[in-house]
Amino acid sequence: MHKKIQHIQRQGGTNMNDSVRVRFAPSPTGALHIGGGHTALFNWLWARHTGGRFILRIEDTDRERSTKEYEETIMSGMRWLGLDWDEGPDAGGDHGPYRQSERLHLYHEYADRLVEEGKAYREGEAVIFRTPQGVRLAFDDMVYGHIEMMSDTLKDTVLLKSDGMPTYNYAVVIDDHTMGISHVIRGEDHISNTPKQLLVYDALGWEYPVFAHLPMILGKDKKKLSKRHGATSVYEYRDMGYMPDAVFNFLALLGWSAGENNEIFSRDEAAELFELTRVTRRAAVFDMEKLNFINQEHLKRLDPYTRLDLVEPFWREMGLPVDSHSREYLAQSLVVLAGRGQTAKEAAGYSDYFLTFETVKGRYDASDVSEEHKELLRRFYGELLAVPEWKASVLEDFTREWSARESVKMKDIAMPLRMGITGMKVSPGIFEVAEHLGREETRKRLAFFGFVNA
RNA sequence: GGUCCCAUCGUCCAGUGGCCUAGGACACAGCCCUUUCAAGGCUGUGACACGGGUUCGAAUCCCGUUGGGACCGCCA
Repeated sequence: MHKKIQHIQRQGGTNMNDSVRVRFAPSPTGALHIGGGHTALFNWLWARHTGGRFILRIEDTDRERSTKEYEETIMSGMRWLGLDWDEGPDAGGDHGPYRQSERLHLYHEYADRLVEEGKAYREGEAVIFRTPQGVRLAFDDMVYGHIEMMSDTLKDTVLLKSDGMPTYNYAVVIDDHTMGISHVIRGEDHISNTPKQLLVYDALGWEYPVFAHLPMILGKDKKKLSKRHGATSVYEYRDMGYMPDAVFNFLALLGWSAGENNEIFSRDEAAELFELTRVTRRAAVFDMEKLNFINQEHLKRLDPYTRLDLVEPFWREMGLPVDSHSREYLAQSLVVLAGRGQTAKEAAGYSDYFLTFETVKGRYDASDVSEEHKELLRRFYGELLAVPEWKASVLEDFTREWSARESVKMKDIAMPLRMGITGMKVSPGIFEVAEHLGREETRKRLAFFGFVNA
């Protein structure tokens, strides 16, 4: 049943084909969801891989729920993900208009024709398609292979609603055909709609486009992704500190693979390697842990200043004094932080002590250090703060020598240093942190806790 | 209920009849480094849903069972 037809496979090869035209056709009734982003992404990949065109079409025929604001939100969501389109409501193109509400004349024109030919009838204000019985409806899906069914279980379907608007299964056919769409790439939930659309293509005497359905994205409970599963709009991921490149990368991995040892890649790399015929058929579970990992990997690969651009908003959100430090200092803070933190937000939370001493005081009070221990610390830190060169390697060497000479455990003098300057029991190498903070700031912080003589 | 689709580690993928005592990644566990891990290095646990065929040989092909899912709107 899943055999892919040979000629389809050839069509799906790597040959550049500028006649490839694909579209993403969201209805502006909500923000861009993960599922929609996934579909848009695969269309984009196919267009970019083949050198074809990616078209954005707004399916705003639901007068009740469609809004211009949602249309804007969807477009900016796509821009955030880096999915640029070649034709669309804002971009123009010679197959417009790109909003269904502006293409009503087409739907009426063809509906009239179907009524005249007796293939549809009017009932009230609506136009209804007369479904022929005993017709074998078949198509070769580039992902799912050959699919067919008899028309007998299908009922007559509404083409034009009483309000004059077309229904989905009708408008999609008119638009895909008149816009010259070569490949219809959409979610698997549309497989059972396809035969109904085939009927319309047949009635109008039109060729079918190539169909390619994509596996669904499920929540952790293996149910269709919905609000119950937490964040579903792509914007929520941005606000949580995820990188668009990472969300893109993660989404591309749901139903496709670029090879066994190639899981972290850029948009361009994905576009180059993408193959529609290699898309998986099985529904995929959205795994936040994997997204976190992929995001962290992309974060690590960024140069410090770009990473700073991502982290900075979160520092501000936390109320930290970003503007009282230089860009160089802030970027270097992230270098010291190394790859720690899976999201920009997490990285921001891990590094607040570079920007202020206030948060440190808020979470540490040195009550875990005995007076006797403080005596020792005062003796040691006094010498440490006097090393000739304030450099991590020098500080570390000095500390090691001192601890060996005085028979003190490194832990006993390094941990209080960590707690005193970061307020955290986990941090990057503490001598690196001290170096970056600077001698005077380090002295100030240690003095606050009574670890050095003021 | 009808129609259609799906079925490899917990999760995402590789695998298209012999290179498979099934490979990679995430997660998990353990070990190492060590001043800490949230950074880095290493190792490990872990799956072909089940039953029949076809074949010298099946995770791969066929049939059935079971289990999931989608669609059956004047929503898209």
